[in-house]
Order: sequence, then C-alpha cells, then structure tokens
Amino acid sequence: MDNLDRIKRLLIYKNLLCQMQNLGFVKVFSDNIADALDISSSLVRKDFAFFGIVGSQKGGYDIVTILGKINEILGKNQVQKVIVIGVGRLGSAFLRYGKGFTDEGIKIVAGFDVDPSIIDPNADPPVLLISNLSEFIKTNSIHIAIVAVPEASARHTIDLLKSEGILGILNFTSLKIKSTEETIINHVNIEHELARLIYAVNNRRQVS
Amino acid sequence: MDNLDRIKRLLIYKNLLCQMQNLGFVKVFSDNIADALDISSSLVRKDFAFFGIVGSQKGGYDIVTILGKINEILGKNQVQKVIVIGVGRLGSAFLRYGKGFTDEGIKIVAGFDVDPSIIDPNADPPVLLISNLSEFIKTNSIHIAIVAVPEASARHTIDLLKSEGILGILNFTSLKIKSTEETIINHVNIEHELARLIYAVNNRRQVS
DNA sequence: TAGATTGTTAATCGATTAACAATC
DNA sequence: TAGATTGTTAATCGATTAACAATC
Repeated sequence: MDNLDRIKRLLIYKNLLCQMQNLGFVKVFSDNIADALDISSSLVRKDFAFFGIVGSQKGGYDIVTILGKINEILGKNQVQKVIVIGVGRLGSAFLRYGKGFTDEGIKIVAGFDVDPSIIDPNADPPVLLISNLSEFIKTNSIHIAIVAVPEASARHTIDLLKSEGILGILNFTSLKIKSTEETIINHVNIEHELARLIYAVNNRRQVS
Repeated sequence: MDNLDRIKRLLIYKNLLCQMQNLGFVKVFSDNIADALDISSSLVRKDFAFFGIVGSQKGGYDIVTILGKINEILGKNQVQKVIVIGVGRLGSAFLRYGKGFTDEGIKIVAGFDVDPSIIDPNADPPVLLISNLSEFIKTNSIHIAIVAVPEASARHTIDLLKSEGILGILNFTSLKIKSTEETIINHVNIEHELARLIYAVNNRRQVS
C-alpha cells in the first residue's frame, strides 16, 4: 500500500498541469512532464497507468482529462472538512489560510482552543471551546484534524481526537505517535525540516 | 549523497534518546531503538556506524555519547542563525517559535516584510523592511532563510535570496523551485500534506 | 508508410533487513 | 565459558528507469 509516493507526485503533476492549462496548453507528453519534474517518463506513464489515466500514442495525454481524474482520485469532488485544534500562532495561521485551500476542495471549518479569551463563535471560521469538540465532530461529520497545540498538550489532544473517532490527524507538534488501525497520523516537524536543511548546507561538498 | 534519510532518522533517534535520558537511562541497545521506532536493529547500527557512533558488545551504546555525536553532526555546537521572509500569519508564527528552537541550536534572528506598518526593529526578534535584507545578511553572516510570503511574491523572493548568497531555503509557498549548485531549496507544502492525509483516510481499506 | 508515443516488461539501483563472525 | 550484542557482509525488497513491442 505504498502508493503514498504516487500521491505525492500526483499533487505535483496537478500543479504543473494547472500552470500549463493557464498557458493555453491542451495536451502533454509524458516526456514533457518528466523533463519539467526531473524524473523519467516511464515513471510518469506508470503513475498515470496506476491511477487509470490513459493517453494515446498520437496526442499524448489530454490535460483536462488528467486534471479531472486527479481531482476524482483526491476526493476533491466533495469538499473535505478540516478542523484545527490549538488556535495559537500556528493554528490561527492555518485557520486564516482558508481561502487558499478551498479551491483545492479542502475547507477549514472551525478552530478549537482551551483559552476562553480567544473564543469567537462568530468568526469565519469560528473559534470554539474544546468542550464543544465532541458535538461539533458528530454534527458536522468531521474526519480530519490539524493539531497545533503546545507540546505539553499534544498527547492528550491526540488521544481525545482518536476517542472522538477522527480518522486522520496532521500533527505539527514534535510528539511522534504511530498511526493505528483507526486513525492515520502524519507528522510535520518544522524543526526537523530546518535541522535537515542546515545539515545539508553545512555538508555540501565544495564544487569549484 | 543520499544520507538525507539518515539525517531524518538521526533527529528521531535524538528525540527518543533525550526522553530515555530524562527517564534516567544511561545505555541503549540497537534492538531497543528498533522496537520503539519500528525499524530493524541493523538499520540503527548501520546509521550509527555511518556517523561514527560506536558501541560495545557488552553494554550497547552510551546515550550521552550518542547525543553528543548527533549534536556535533547537526552542527549544533554553534548556533545556526535563520531569518524569516514574509511576516504574515505563518511567518510570524515562526518568528515567535524562537524559544522552542533555541535549545536545538537554531535561532530565528529576524523577520523581513514589505509592509512598513508591521515593521518593528525593537521587537525580539526584530521585524525589518525587506530593503534592509542585503545589509543584514552580510553583517550577520546569514546562510539560512524561511520563505513564508504570499504565492505571488514567491519567485521574486527566492531569486532575491539566491542573489544575496543564501545557501539554504525552507520554502512554505507552493512554488516548486529546484535546488541549484549554490542554494539548497527544501519545500514544505501544507496543502499537499493535507491532501495526502485525506487521500489516505478515504482509501484506507476496511479491516473488520 | 515513417515517426513518435504509449503501456508494460525486464533491468537497475538503492535502501532496508537478515544473518553471522567477531568480541566483550 | 556461555550469552548477548556489535559491526559488517550478503540477501531481499521495492521503487525507479531502460527498453521495446504495440499502435496511432
């Protein structure tokens, strides 16, 4: 089940093809994509074949068709509702991102926090007390949550989300918890990303 | 040069070992780490060997020694200075993160923006006008930058950083630009991460 | 037809794991 | 010594690429 790499590329294909579409292109060859993305054309064709995207030996692939298929695969035909737990600096950044996400079929529908002073049920999206979480999840059929709480609350928050039946968590704390049968947990660790970058810079070999 | 995967794991080892240290542990076997991290003990030993971390057949590995070596490898013995370009919601979140980073040897030293109304040279870290970027980089020997500007300014910003001699960029915009000989560019795309998670949730096969 | 591109099979490459001799 | 763990070599596994027959 490791088509997760394929999904990663699918999103990159999508970005590229949208740009081509904006430039007025209609068709594309696997070779063009390969060049632009620094991978082999075999891989592009294999990815497409895997997801049931077919082309023709004459005109390559039709961009509109590919994009439609990709959206279908990503479940973009129905809006995906996402909640944010922890409305600190990072969390509120995600909340306001809203606009940028919607055209991707992702919608941030609410934020939750323990601090009553930042609660604002009339905001868009609303910021609610964590005590309302359970009811909100049930009423709105929420499956996906972003966790941006302080380190100390991370474990408790994730346990809570699991017990509420959340299926997917994007975790921005540095607490590393494994996915379970019921809940997929993906991690984004900005500190690690920075550390890797710094290492790469420091160890780049000198080229004349 | 694909020890970048190794670095990723090195950071994970570090987290784990710090926690063990807090619990009072002194030594650790490759097998323990393997269990906790769901990888093979061979890989742990290979990673350690690669970075020159040696153990003994009697007592396994000494935690303090490993942690010291890891910090040395990551260049944590000298503080790494990082600047943030774009002090919007996301950028300001990084700026204030400061505290959490420093104990990792990473320090956010300044933010830059085009909007004069948010400039605050007396803040900590200071928020400066982008026109001061060039001088600041030279004066403070900055090599690493985080880019959190709006989509539309992304290309211009990255070009600017390159021309100023920045060696490593952590890019949070969705603009995909390849690393060059001079500048390493890593990408973090939150939208892609969410889309992947949603796909994984939607396509998880049913287990009884 | 000749040329070019897809879809797919076989080959390669790299990363991870298994296995085991060396050794404490 | 017997038992257990490291360091390392050989085997496996999976992902990417090369190659090519089919076909438009």
